Amino acid sequence: MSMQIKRPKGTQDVIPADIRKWRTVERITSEAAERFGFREIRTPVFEDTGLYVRSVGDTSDVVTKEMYTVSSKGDDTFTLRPEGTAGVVRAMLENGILNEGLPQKVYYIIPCYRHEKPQAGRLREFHQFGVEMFGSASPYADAEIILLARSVLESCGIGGLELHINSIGCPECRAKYKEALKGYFEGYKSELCDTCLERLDKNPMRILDCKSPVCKEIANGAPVILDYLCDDCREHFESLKSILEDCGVKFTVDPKIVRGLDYYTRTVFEFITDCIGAQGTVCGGGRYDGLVSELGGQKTPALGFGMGLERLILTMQSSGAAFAEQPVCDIYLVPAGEEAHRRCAVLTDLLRQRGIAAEYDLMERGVKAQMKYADKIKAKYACVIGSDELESNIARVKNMSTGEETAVSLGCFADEFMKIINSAGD
RNA sequence: GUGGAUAUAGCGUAGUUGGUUAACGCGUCAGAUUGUGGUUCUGAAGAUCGUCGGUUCGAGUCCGACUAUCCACCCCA
Repeated sequence: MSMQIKRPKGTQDVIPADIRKWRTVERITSEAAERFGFREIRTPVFEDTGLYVRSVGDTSDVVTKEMYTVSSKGDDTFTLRPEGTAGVVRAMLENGILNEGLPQKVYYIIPCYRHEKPQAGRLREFHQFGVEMFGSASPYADAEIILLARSVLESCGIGGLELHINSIGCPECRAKYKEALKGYFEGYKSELCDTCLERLDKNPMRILDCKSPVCKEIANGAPVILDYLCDDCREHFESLKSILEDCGVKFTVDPKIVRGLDYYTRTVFEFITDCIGAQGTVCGGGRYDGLVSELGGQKTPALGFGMGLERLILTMQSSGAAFAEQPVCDIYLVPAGEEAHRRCAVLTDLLRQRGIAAEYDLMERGVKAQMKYADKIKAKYACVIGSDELESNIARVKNMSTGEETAVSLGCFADEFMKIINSAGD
């Protein structure tokens, strides 16, 4: 016997027993998005590596150490998508969709791949529900996607998540802020942790959300981005906050949230839960006004969010959310004997052609065992067909929950069975 | 990449200070008078105790290495 091959680290099988959870979140997210006027878009699982380097940022962790990159024939290298935004922006440009009138609003449900060490709520293959909106610079657009995220979370029965928002400004005010920040942290060079020392040059903003107690303490006294925003950025942020308040959205302004994807500008936000472990960000997103032009399009304001479906499901489970039941078998045919078996094959097929979920024995089991099986799969009705029934051309359909039996002619089985279902009210 | 924990049948667990055929629950399968489920009862199948090596007369039980999984750091969804 050879060694069993196991699934790759950080991946999950969605087995039949779990599929309803996925169907539920897929339905809730797509319905909410469509209610908000977003249309679905599907893009390739792999893209030219350069797309991610240019969009996510060549110093970001995602690009520098988490991408699955393969070389194809020739010099091309492709990368399994680590996030959804870049591919969507590329597709919007490549298909000229931004010329069809603005705003353009799209959503997607996709697998993403990052080579990280797995832990609770963090996988190498994970799934995101994401939305992107193009063309609006208005704070109403920021509010709309936050409201969409909230709507999804509420529909999932987990409306109480904490919403943290921040503005990281435009490139102009962020540059000034970074200088101020650098100046501040230079004074604490001897105390910062090693990783933060590295960050000091490349991306000082990342020091703000360092978890090391010392860095945290130092960061508490650091200059705050909100004090460095230019007039436009500040006004944008103030407007967003008042729109959210008008809509009854509770939020916390958290100057420490800094997103790890380089393309963000102005508004950034996260929905956070504390009941699924350390990886509590269920939804994260923001504005990326510079990305479309960075990828070769006309300067177009844009924004969006990603929502981790595995984390969403974990959160729903921890809050005891109910998932819709799986479809059941309408009728299970129980053949007794070879000839009956052949007849059941035909009858089952006829029933199915009428849209009825019908099954019959495939295991060559006895009548009793078949009845047990019918019960196990929660068949609504069962019907034994043997030599007596074949001879009289009449079988008795049994309601499995009431035990009530109804005579049905084998000649027009599907018709008569449908009458039984209809009169039962379901 | 760095730490910590865990590793016994399909799943969940027990296994005492190392001592004969590794236990229990759930699940699966089969029976409880010949063609009718859910409850109950009986029985059966199913584990080279993660892998390799070491200590020992003897190891699921002790030691080491490896592997895998989980959790945390990092990062993010």
